[in-house]
Amino acid sequence: MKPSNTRTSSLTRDRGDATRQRILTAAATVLSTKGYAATRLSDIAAEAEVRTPGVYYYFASRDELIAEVMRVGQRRVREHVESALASVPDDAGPRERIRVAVEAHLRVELELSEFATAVTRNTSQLTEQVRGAQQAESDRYHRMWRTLLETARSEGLLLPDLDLGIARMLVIGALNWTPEWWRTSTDSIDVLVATAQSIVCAGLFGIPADPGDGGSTFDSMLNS
Amino acid sequence: MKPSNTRTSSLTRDRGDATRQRILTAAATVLSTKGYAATRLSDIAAEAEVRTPGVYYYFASRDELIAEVMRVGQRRVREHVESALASVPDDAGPRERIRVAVEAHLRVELELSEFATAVTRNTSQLTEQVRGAQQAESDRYHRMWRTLLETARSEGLLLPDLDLGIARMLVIGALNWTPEWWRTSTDSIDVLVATAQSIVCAGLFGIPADPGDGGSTFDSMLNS
DNA sequence: GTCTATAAGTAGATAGAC
DNA sequence: GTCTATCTACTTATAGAC
Repeated sequence: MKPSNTRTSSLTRDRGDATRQRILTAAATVLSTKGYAATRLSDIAAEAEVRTPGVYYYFASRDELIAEVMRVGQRRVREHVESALASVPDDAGPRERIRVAVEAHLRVELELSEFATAVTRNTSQLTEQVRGAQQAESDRYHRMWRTLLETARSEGLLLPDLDLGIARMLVIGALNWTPEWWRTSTDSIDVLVATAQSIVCAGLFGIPADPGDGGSTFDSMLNS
Repeated sequence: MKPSNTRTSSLTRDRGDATRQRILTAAATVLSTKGYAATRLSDIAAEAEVRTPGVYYYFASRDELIAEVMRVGQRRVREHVESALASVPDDAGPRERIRVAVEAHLRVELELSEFATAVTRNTSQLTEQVRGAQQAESDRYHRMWRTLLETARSEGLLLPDLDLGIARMLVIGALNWTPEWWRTSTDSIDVLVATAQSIVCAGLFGIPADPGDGGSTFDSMLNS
């Protein structure tokens, strides 16, 4: 029962130190605020209160560090949305589930995780190699959304002419773009969540909100 | 009537040469494909078939060159969308105008202009100074969309609980995210345009498409 | 106007002390 | 484990020939 290949095996990775975590979080912070192009290893080190070479004790290279931020960030988004969906009552329909997914995505992106923001804002700037590390997680997240939409379609709820793949990317795109303009300090995220839910539901289902759904004020919206 | 301050005045800028244009276009190409972080001046020069120092005859610095790409790109987006809107019949409603704006934005972004893509994909990565150059144009574009939405609201067409500012950013965000995933060579952009129009119109108005509008096949979408 | 040659500066990465 | 000191490579930018 030796813990042979579980830990302390690979060169300079997977030591569960607090310092390692601090560096990783610092990297997420710098990436999410300054962007990949302007992110210096020295910035990360300063943010983590370590000298620059200290990073190399935990990560083999700058790209390795950033790749791990991407993996963690993408995983957190998925886990948070999945977790939110898991707590939806079984009898809730696809519409409610999509509403929950929209909210969860926005909150993890803008409130909960600098890792998530780091992923969204920088994925397109990465080298092929670094992006590859994140691909598996990203695929998994998109599969989850695909299932959400396919379920809605199979129940005949979706607007009939929607291409599901394109619809999925447009919706996720609208959510992913929010870090580019949303300033958490200024405005209440609740209004953003409600507006996004309303537009997405109306856009996909033709009906803005679930009847009897909390917080909405739709009585007559067909009087246009 | 001397043309004193019109041209040939500033140091190394505004010479209407073909080479200058080639460098500018090359910069847009490299920026839109590789991203700001990976864009080297040498890449731009190679793409423009000039040696690296040749760039400095036309642009004072790397940032000056990139700033001009951003200005041009942002202007092209606005001009293309404005031009498309200008050819909409006067009796068309806000719904049709927004459909046209969605299509124009997508086409200039994905089909017509590498400058547009360069702007969308890299704005967030720029330094404060470079971004500033593009700000005026960007503001103008957003004012145009704001007017579109306000007109729709004043005519009572929009879904009642929408925050117009947030709605505008979500819609533009969905469009701006398309360069991150759309591969022009693979798929037909017509399907993307139709899907985006459908979702945006349904999302904002509660009704997927204008009655009697070209290309759509909506007969009954309230049978959910 | 565009080139060759090169300077100047910066950032990633390593060596080795403690 | 984390530091100081340093190396190397790369990129922007300039000088000056043609």
